[in-house]
Amino acid sequence: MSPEQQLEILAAGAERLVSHEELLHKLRSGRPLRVKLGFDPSSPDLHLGHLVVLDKVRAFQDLGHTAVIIIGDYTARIGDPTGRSKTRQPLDPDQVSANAKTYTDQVFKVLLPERTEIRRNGEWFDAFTYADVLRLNAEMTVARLLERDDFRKRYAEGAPITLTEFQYPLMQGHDSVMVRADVELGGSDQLFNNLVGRDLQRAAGQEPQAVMVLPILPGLDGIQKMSKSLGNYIGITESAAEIFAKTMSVSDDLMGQWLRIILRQEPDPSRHPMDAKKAMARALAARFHGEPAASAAQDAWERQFSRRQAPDEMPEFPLAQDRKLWEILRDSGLAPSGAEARRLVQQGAVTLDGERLSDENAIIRNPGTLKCGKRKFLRLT
RNA sequence: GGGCAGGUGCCGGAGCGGUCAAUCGGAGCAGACUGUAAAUCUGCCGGCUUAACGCCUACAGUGGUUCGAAUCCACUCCUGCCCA
Repeated sequence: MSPEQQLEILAAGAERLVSHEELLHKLRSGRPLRVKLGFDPSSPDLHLGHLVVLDKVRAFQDLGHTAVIIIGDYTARIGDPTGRSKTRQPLDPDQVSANAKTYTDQVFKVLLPERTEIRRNGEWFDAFTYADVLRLNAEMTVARLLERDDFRKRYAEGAPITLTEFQYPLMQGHDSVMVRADVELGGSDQLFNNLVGRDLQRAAGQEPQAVMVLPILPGLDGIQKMSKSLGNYIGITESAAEIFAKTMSVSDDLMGQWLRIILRQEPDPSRHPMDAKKAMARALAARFHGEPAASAAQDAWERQFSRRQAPDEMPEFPLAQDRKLWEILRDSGLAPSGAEARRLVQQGAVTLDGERLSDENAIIRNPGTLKCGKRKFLRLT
């Protein structure tokens, strides 16, 4: 395939590419390009948000190029003291390697193993000295770092920014130098960091990498980006039923964005939104579980929500003597605490075989199907 | 190093000696409506239990004043701004 044709395929769906000319130039060399993608092993499970960029890496692979996956294990061990993400704790080496393993297992659901190189940035940062850090820092200025949108905003708001955070762009950029990346991919929030890689490569006498950023996929809430820590995600290892059901609960507006970003389709305004959503949910479920499983997931969903029937499969809970309703809810996990269980009953969320239960202290003696809220079921045995 | 302003529940942000588990907004949960959509309305929204306005834990930390503190005092830690 001609370099021009390759470029057309590769640039499709990209939010930004720096630059078309440079990438074309690299493609014309005829050699397999080294396509870098970094990831943070503090949360290994992949979700639909990762898919956007992974699909693009795969597109490169399909054209014969090599994926270079960087696992930021060094970074993860240090932790991130960012004021606004205090949740990011340093991980111990065992956790990091366990996460990395999970990640690579999942990544090969999308990528071709024979054209993938997996690297840890600890390979080079473990041996870094303070002098090396200083040399790296000399390549960057504070003014440049403050160009980055979130730094600029936080600085203006008087929010804390640690010097450690300022190191991340440099570290990522150094990764590019070490693996001699030809292209770096990422979400659009990575644009700045990836561009730093170009500067560092240039300083190291390498040809700067091309940078391609892809749209960020909004999460289930439709507002924030899909991320595991926000809990607004659909994991690629989730069951077909879960993928289908979660997709169906997404707003119409968000559906349009997902269609464009993940499936690269334009929403069809003539179609009923629910049908369009079912088609999308089915496509996503089929992607990881195959068409038969996706079809079954749709049937189950329609039975449960359109016809409001109980699902075939649900957790079971053995009845013991003198079990009060609220205790069953708490102990089975349908409610996180006793207080919450009582609240749910008082608000009319709980039914047994279709009959609403209003007394949270009722003793339950007979088996049946307990339903709590819209989607939680329990078979009492 | 000096001066000033701050640190409150998932987030934002009130409270400034009792009636504060803490106003309000957002998020979340539940109910109604529905296409498990959106919008809207209603309720809930720390935990435990003999459910009782009972108990425990909570307003950065530690001590103190007080019958009583998120609220006052001291010290410590953390953040921002200004000066050096």
